[in-house]
Amino acid sequence: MQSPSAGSGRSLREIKTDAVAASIAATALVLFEEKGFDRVTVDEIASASGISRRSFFRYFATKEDVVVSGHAAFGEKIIERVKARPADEDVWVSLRRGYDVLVENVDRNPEGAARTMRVINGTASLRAHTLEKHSAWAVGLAPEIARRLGDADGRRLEADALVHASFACLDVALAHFDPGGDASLGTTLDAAFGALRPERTR
Amino acid sequence: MQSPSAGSGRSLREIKTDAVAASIAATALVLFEEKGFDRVTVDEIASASGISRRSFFRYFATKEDVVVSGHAAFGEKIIERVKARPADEDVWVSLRRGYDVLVENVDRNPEGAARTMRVINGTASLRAHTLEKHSAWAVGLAPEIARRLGDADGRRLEADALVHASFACLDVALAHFDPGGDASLGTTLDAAFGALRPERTR
DNA sequence: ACACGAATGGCACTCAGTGCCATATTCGGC
DNA sequence: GCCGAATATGGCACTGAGTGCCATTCGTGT
Repeated sequence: MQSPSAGSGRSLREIKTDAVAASIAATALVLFEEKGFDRVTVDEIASASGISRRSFFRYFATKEDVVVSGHAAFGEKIIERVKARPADEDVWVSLRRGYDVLVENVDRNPEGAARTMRVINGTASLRAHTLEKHSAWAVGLAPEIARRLGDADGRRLEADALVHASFACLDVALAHFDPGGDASLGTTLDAAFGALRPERTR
Repeated sequence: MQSPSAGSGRSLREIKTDAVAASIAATALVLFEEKGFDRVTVDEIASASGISRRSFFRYFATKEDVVVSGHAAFGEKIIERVKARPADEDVWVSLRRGYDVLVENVDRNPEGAARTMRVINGTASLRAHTLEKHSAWAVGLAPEIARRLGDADGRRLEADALVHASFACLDVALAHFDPGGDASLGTTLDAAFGALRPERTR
């Protein structure tokens, strides 16, 4: 078979694999919400998903990845968004706009996002994992911000501070955000960024 | 025996226990630097320390705690320092001064701090653990900052953003800090805080 | 029908962490 | 100095995450 239907870049196998992974993740998330992340064993998830324990670890490298792996791609997307902002824009604004990727995603599927956030916020190791991932994204994002600041040597630390602080705002906004309430995540994020607005970011 | 020598609050047993724990930690840290954190098993640490595996877990709840537990008390100390600052001081300055506890500790024992930082920065799970701990400290510190901002409801998110951002500055400063170099951690921290200085923090 | 590669399942293994119990060590009072 | 009680230690067996290896099965193209 070649090009199933006007070939999207992915083969049939990949599509099926992704679908299975999504199904496992959905099953697991329900269990995590019921019993708590670390009172659910991989064996339970596997049998509830109709696969073997060994196969589970072929879809997800770790139990944490079931919850977190869906967010892996966002790092790159945020960087792309920031790079696409006008070169003379205030970097604090550019950073804020980068996170619109996440805001859109949450707005698109509020219940799912809320469920995931509940599980993450209720589990120390998942919170830690998330923070570390954000920190890693920050490292990737910092060079772009340094470039916009002029890239003088003294600006590297400044760029790092701005980027990490912006992720701190994101984490605060995610913690304050009430998925059932009337305020969008975007509004909460605006408030966090506004609270911190640095004196000179150009 | 009562009051060994003008009794400090701790019994002989406690003193010995702390000494043993410190000895285990020192031994373990050397191994971690040689082979990398996750290529050292608890069995190795235990036998290198002359204790049983089971006893190791009586001194440290987890393998990570060998590296991290020494920092546990700093959260409270930072909060104390901030509370001791003048009530009308700019909160951004108060936060910066709170971290002097850590600066003093690093300055007091630069080689040990450097060794610990190398191990932490070289291990993802330890980085994650550290960030989560900082985040937990931030939660404890936020009410004090909110109080200083006036404690109006709208200020809670502002306080959270400021506190988390200040920890972001700390993490950035720790990452940039060169223990062998001429700049003190305090100077690096000043630079990070200066880079971010928010517009209005009173 | 057949062959080939990928997906799956089963098994045994390492390692972190825990509960339980038996033993040794230390501390208190006498 | 002696003894009972608390405490520290070690050994053992267990759970659960994660991995390597191998046999089997499934999907696909010829």
